[in-house]
Amino acid sequence: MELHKRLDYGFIGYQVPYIPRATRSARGRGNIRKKSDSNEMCAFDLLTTVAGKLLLEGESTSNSSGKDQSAVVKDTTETVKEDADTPLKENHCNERCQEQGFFISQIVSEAPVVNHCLSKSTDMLSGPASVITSSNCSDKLGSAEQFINGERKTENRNCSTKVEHELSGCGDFSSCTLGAESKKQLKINLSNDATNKRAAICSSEFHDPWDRKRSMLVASDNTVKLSLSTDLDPFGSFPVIQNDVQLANKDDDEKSCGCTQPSTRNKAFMPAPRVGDWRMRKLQASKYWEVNPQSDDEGHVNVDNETRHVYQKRENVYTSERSQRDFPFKKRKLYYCNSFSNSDGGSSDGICSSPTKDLNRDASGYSLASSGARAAAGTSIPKGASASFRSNDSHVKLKIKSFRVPELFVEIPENATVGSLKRTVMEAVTAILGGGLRIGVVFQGKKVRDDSKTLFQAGISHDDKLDALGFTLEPSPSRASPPLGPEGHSRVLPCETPQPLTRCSPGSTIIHNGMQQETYNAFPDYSGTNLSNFIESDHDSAPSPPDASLEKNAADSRALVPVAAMDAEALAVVPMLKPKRCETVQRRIRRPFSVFEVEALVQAVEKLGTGRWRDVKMRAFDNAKHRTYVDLKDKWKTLVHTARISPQQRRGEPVPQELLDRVLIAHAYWSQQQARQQMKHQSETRLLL
DNA sequence: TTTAGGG
DNA sequence: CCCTAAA
Repeated sequence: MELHKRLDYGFIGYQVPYIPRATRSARGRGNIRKKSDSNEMCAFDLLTTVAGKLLLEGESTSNSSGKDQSAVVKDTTETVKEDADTPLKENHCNERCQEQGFFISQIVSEAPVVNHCLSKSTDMLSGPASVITSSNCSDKLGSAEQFINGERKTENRNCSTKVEHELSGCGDFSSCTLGAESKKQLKINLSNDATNKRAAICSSEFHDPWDRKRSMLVASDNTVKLSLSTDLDPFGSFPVIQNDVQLANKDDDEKSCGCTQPSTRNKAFMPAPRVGDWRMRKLQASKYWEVNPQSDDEGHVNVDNETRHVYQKRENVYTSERSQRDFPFKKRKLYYCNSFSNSDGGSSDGICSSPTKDLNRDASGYSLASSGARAAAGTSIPKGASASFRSNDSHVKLKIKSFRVPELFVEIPENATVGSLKRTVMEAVTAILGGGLRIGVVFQGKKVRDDSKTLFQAGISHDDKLDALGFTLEPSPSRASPPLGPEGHSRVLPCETPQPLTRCSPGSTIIHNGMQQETYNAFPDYSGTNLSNFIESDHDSAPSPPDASLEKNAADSRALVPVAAMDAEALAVVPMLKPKRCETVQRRIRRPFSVFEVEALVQAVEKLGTGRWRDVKMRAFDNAKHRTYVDLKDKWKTLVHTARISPQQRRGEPVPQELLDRVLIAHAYWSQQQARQQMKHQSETRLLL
């Protein structure tokens, strides 16, 4: 499989160009705004609204499918323009590729006040960057201005020009002030400095901190930056969804997944409460080849399939699951993946099965956010603040700065031409976008699927919570399940997939089943032992209400059927050594121990020692069904480790030093005891001999 | 099933 | 958290 080197591009996502469509009539300015009372507004309405805005984009994109998108690749030294024949008039935007990363982006601030954006040229635009500009923008500037509404013609022209200038010259980009009425701003970032890779996208005061500290060839951002700003309000009046993908130092896997912890600003914007796990993903990856997922909820799965298909049609170009270790940012990948497949860590699916219930399923570890979510979402009674807010203005003001787009992986021969690369990428993008899109709503890190739920019910009505609101672009269900014919399979198989074709269907909907069930039942009744109290705290973070689970379980059990079938099928094709049931494959949701739990654990271990995990479990976690003795043992292990490392190296919810000290003490003590026991035994046996 | 450890 | 060898 190494006939020739391949460049592995990871498209975790794209910045999808988007220009808010000004509402045709005098209704507004491309604002997502619902006239009706927000409290009455259903999530579905919201979706519709957003989707409507996106439609434009989707159309243009699909129209362009098959054609080569022109692109300007700014390599470190040169600018290449080629094949531009697809005027996407409405799409006037600019796409960039940063460090071999591709993201089509366009930031449009559609707020009334914006005139001071791009002036941070110095550190942003300091070097040649890899920029990909689609025809929509660079080559067809002339027509670009036609986008959307005639009214903007002029303004946009200006902007486009500017853009062009920028793209080619990579010069300073001061600002681009757009027309009076819509006051759009098209902001471009050419971030080039290898070390300072960030897309300087600042809409108004917002700097976009995309940290692109990744190696080349990595297109990392999968967020579509766009603003559907909605109102006359000055920017400051409503939360800015900043795409703080702060994947920097933290172990995404552990705690944050970028979105999970993207700066306090908007934890949930990129939802995906880290549920993903690369391992699981790995499994799934292989599954994708075999199973044709019908899951319409997990867009990326399908996308994967589809994309691969696309590539397989091309001689040398094809996509494949890149090997994990080849990628420096697997974590991120996971993370993004999450939003689609796992996204909610089991929280997404079925969350909303009960319309009236709190959809607040919290993938633990999201604790902070979750508490907020609890407050805002679902059944909980809104705080006074929010209430008053609503009374003043019952409309929900949203500013959508970006959409999440399913990630793509592309593998392409090293000697492939840039042009083919472009085409490849284009195809991939087109495959997704062209197929029609669906909008997903993510709130507080969780997918909101119940379309009938009102924003109020979902907790989306409070200003303060809006920063936790995100939208995702998902392949439409119809397109999502591409006809993966038999040939498709055969074509796919040889590619690799050394892993046993697995046991589960990619559809996380299904996969989540077992896990969720566990989750739901995790906290049956609390009789109120002292320790139970601790754990009860966890109950809070336990995602969803029991009754919701009932309904959901029923649905899931149905969903499981096909899985088994597919599973069998897969096995038939590639016999596995150890066929496993689907349920066993699902990795459990990660549920970080709370301090309370740690306390309980420490206390129990102090008493019982380190070799009696079952007892510890029964003693301290009897009511926490999701904590197995193995979990406790593992937690102890990590606690010991944590206690030994410097505080700076610790991650996650900080454990009080006092507890850590106790951990060390207890650990030392019991280790000693253990050693003594062994000595005893040894001496005894020796004596016997 | 539990433990103990590596992954 | 997962996976497993051992007990």
